Amino acid sequence: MSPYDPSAFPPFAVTVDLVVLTVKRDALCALAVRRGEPPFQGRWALPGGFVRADEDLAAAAARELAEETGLLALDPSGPGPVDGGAHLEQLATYGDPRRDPRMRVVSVAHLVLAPDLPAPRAGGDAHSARWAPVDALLGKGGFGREGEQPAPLAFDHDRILSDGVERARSKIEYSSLATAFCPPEFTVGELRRVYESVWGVALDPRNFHRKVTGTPGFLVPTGGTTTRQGGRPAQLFRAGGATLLNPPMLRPEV
Amino acid sequence: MSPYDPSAFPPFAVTVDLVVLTVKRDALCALAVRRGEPPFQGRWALPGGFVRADEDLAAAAARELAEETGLLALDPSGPGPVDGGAHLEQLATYGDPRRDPRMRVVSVAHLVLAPDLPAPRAGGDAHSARWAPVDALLGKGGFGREGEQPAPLAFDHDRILSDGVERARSKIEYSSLATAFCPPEFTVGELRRVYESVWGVALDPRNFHRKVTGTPGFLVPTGGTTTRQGGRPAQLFRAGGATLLNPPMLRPEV
DNA sequence: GCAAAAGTGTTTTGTATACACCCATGC
DNA sequence: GCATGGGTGTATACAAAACACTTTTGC
Repeated sequence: MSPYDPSAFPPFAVTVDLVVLTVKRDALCALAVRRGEPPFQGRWALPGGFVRADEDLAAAAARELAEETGLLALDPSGPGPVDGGAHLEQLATYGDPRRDPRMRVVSVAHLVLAPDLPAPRAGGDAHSARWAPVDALLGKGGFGREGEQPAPLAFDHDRILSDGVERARSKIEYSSLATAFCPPEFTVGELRRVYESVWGVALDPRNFHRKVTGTPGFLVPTGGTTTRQGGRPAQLFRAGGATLLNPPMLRPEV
Repeated sequence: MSPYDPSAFPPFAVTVDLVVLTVKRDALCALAVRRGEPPFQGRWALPGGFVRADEDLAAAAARELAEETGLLALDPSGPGPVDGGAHLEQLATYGDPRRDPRMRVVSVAHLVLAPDLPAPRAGGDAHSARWAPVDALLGKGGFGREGEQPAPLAFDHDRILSDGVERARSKIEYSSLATAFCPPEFTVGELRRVYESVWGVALDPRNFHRKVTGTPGFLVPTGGTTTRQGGRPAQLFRAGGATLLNPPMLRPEV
């Protein structure tokens, strides 16, 4: 069997799907789009699309992200979150032969962490898009009327979303990735509320403050202060160059 | 553009590549096969092959593993390493448009951790296969005569191997995966030498012993003892049900 | 003044480290 | 006996948890 013979291997369609996470009103939210055509017409799904013939996987993910949200993604091989760009990384690949009833599709899922700024923008083939709390999308939290369960996401997107959320939850433990959920300048309290929202726990503000300000290279003060959260003015910080958090932030038992 | 139209999306070849790691003679080794045909003819590469038309990605990886080594892989959605089976998990997906000069190939790399038992067996299209220390394969350690660098692996396999090694090194910190490198029954000292070989560091035998035997569910004593390492007889253990190690094993600074 | 959030100090507790020391075997 | 690895005990250092307390704003 020569690999040059195109009949020697089966052709696949390759797509990218995006788990785009942000923190809105103290809840971890994901971007969902409503499907306008079969299969799963009318159901919510993760944004995504076909990889082009001469396009890298990460480039395809960044293109889809821009089409859906207008967000610019950073070079994923780069040093991490930077002002104005969302963090993008590859998550995992899903290739069950029956995950798409139409044909054999292998989807390379990517994870995006973005600050709260953007409003979803219907672009490309996304008829409508919205931010929804991940607990609601996954049928774990309150959703509309009591006891009511939302319809599962299209395809295997429940699984993909769940994997992406788990990745984000564990990765902020030992990296500075939580800053990707914050605006370019933020306070220690705002960063703490990110951790609390993503993990769904309460953290001690005093110990948290000591921890993040005491880790060299994690936060760099900008000199400014703000009172946008009320109370005493808080110092503003920018994300430092350190990407690894050692020792890690400990996630309390649930 | 309807997804039903096969001309609407570009066709890809999808392969699986395997990073198969084991510990031999106190060195972390990977399975390499010599390529018998162009491109990169005569160069070492990671084992792998095309995913079949109706085959799941993990099933393709397990099939390639069996073809190359005779090893049985466990269901990767299962609870982890079990007697007689190697650990298999998805690593990452590599899809640069120019990674294969012949055509557009997306490769879903998988990571396999296996005990030292098996001898490589040339099967399938692998003309010859061997275990080689990863440092030598990646041109980082001693390799033959002094100053001599090995040829890079074929395609982007240096990068894939490097990612797989990094994944294994970090994952044994917070999981019980290191037991996948051990035979079904092993001593604490043997497990310690696995950590030392994978990380390339020396660990305090006394503290290591306390750590692993004091973590509930990590190791379960079989009742037997052995003197195969010399010295005082050591208790034999089997891997316990616990897959997560909390608090984690700390990797000393290099 | 009062509420709210920021920030500092202190005490306690758990865990890692370093290392002294004993145990049980092969030769 | 002696070398070799297995296993236990203990003092020290360090970091997290818990919480009292002060600071600086808006209203």
